[in-house]
Amino acid sequence: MRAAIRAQRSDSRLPLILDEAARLFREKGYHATSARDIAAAVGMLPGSLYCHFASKEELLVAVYEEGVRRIGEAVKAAIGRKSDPWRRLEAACVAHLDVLLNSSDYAQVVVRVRPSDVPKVAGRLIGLRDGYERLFSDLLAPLRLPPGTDRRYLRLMLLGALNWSQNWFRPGGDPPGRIARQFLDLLRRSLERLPARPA
Amino acid sequence: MRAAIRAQRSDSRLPLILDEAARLFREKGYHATSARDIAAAVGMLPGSLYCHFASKEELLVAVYEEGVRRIGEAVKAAIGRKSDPWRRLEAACVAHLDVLLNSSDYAQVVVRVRPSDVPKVAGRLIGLRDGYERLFSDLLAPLRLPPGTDRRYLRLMLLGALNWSQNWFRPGGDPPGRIARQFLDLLRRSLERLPARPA
Amino acid sequence: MRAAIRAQRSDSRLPLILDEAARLFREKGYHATSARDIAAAVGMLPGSLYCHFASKEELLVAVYEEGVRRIGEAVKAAIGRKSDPWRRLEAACVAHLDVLLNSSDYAQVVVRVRPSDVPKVAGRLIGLRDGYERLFSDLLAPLRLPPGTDRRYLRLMLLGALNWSQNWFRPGGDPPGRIARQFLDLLRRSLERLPARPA
Amino acid sequence: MRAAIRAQRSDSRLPLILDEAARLFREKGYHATSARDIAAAVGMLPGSLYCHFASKEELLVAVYEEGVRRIGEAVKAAIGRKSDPWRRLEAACVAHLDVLLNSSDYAQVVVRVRPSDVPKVAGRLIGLRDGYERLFSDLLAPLRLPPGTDRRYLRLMLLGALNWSQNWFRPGGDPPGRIARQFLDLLRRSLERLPARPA
DNA sequence: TATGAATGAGGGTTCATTCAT
DNA sequence: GATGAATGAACCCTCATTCAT
Repeated sequence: MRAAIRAQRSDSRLPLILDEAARLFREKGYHATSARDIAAAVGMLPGSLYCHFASKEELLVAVYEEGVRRIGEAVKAAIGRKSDPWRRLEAACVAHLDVLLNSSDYAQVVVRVRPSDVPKVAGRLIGLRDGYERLFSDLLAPLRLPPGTDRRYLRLMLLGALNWSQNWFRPGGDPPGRIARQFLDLLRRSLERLPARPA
Repeated sequence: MRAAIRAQRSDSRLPLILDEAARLFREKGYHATSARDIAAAVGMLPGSLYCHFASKEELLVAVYEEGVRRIGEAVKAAIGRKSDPWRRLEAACVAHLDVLLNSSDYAQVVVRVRPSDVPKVAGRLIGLRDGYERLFSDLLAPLRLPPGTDRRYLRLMLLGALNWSQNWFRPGGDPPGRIARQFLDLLRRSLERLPARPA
Repeated sequence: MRAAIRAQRSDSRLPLILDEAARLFREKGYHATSARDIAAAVGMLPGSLYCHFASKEELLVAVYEEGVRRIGEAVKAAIGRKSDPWRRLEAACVAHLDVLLNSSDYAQVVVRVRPSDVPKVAGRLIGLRDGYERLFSDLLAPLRLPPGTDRRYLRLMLLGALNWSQNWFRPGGDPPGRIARQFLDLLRRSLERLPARPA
Repeated sequence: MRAAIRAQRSDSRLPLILDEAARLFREKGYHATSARDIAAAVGMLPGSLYCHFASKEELLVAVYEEGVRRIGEAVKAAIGRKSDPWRRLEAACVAHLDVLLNSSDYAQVVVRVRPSDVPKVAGRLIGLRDGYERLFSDLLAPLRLPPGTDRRYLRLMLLGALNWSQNWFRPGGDPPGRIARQFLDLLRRSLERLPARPA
């Protein structure tokens, strides 16, 4: 009994705050989400948020960090022990898009909230994003590509197209995994000289 | 639009309002730009804005409209009388990206401001974007592509990568035209079976 | 009729805001007076104050300025065309203390609110005070004093004693004029070698 | 007070709390110092302060008490076994000003914080001040003064000038002892009929 | 004693907008 | 068209304080 009570107490509500903040930031954006909204969603008073975060911006940073972490984990898990470079990249893209469109509010915040919209912490947000993108650089490195192919643009194109899909994706259409594969195929066919997959 | 035309004839300050609003929305985003900011930039009082616009949202819509118009015009002008489908597409991508990264605050607003951040007019903003994207559908239609190629994903990938470049582009690196061509080439080589261009 | 309406409009409520701010700052001090208090006293909403003042600190500065101005005017008016240096000083002390204890909320704020309690504008407040005190320097200059008398300490002692009286003065006891004369006499007798006045 | 004594015996952090509170109240004033500030300075959490004090006001009262005690002790120590009334008064003024400007945060709080800024305990603060000032009354009583001299105004003038010096004193100029003597001399010369001291 | 999380009220300030002039 | 003052709501955040642990 006492343990249960203590659990209620000591089981901090910080994760809950993060969850709700992530959800709201994803739904409405950073500026359109007020500290009151978040507090209300958690069931506390607005001022109580500041037991856990020094400012709304810091709360965003925390969500961002968690978002980047989750995308990274999802991608790493998807790659698993695969060894073929193209297979690894495909698995990464599928996982990236799945987590981005489907399964994680945190991840969506990373793509939805522009660092430059929150100047005070823009630098940190960009740093977090960059950290993640290095993972993709690593995935592209072992690909055998036609001479003259710029891997940097390949990465920017792929990630750009994937991330931008947040702007047009609607559940009910093609699932994220299929979208990711379609994008990758458009590049791969040319770069690998494969015939088009059957739709 | 009609108002803007009339304004240019008279000495109205409406175009100035639009210019400054576009600049500020691009720099700081919609929510981080206040009506005060815009009014101050124009040199009027906040209330005076409402002689020209019914609301801040309507002002955004007007900027958006002008942005879409400008991108469209730039692209159409770039296509000119070219007839080769790939050349037309390349010219379009170059013009699109140039206007997006370089030359027009209006155009940048179209990509920077998410419709879903401004729910009251989100539908209209999306409509405006879609209108423009149809132009790209038209450009893709005449391309001869390998069988099984989904033109829709081709468009989404290309425009997504181009638009997302706003997130990482920094003046001083490759110019927009080169970026656009790089992206297009990554797709074209596969789809056209061309050898890689020399970097 | 129209004039009356316009009067109500254009007769700005700014002086009223200053009056109420002065009253409240004097009664409760700067920090214990909220912007809401002032707005309520004036009969407007808290935000409306910011049509007239950029911040609560600026409002304090404005009150301070007016306070210094009023003390100065009262003192100058009291000096009038008197020519005897001691008479001039006495008139100044009496006027200073009268305005300070009796007749002006503005003046009381100048003595009540410590510049160092409001760091952002402390320098300006101190500057305003200093400006006024120069007037006393001018009054002391023409006094014939025993050799070796430091006029600066004379000024500091006199003004210090006068200003501090705000801490113990209670209406109903000796009136400010009498207090001022008592203080001055304590100094004057020594410096002028006059016999003590009869109480 | 009793708490403070007990604290010194044990290893309580109460004296530390008082020290830091005194320092902060002196530096920033009562209202501009938050319970958080004090707790942070001591290295505890805000809530922990309430193990030692029932409220912020009570903490102020405790600091005030200690301040009055310290001024009193300093003055009494300075008087020592002197017997000449003017010498005793001079020693008292010097000690009073030294402790007030130089050596004790506690003492400075007594002069810096206006009782009327803290209505709930204003009466007690005033009582504490008054208690101390009685000590000065006692010092003035044995002075031989010209007939008609009002000792009450003499005390108010002297203490007023001394206390107000907190408003203009800056370390680096004349030391407190010299200031005190200057003030006293301005009165004494007249009342004792002495020639001016050489500066 | 001290903690850490929470409270509830209120802080100063900004917001988009209105409207008589 | 533009002004200037005002609105009413909402903003983020801080306050002193509480209390189970």
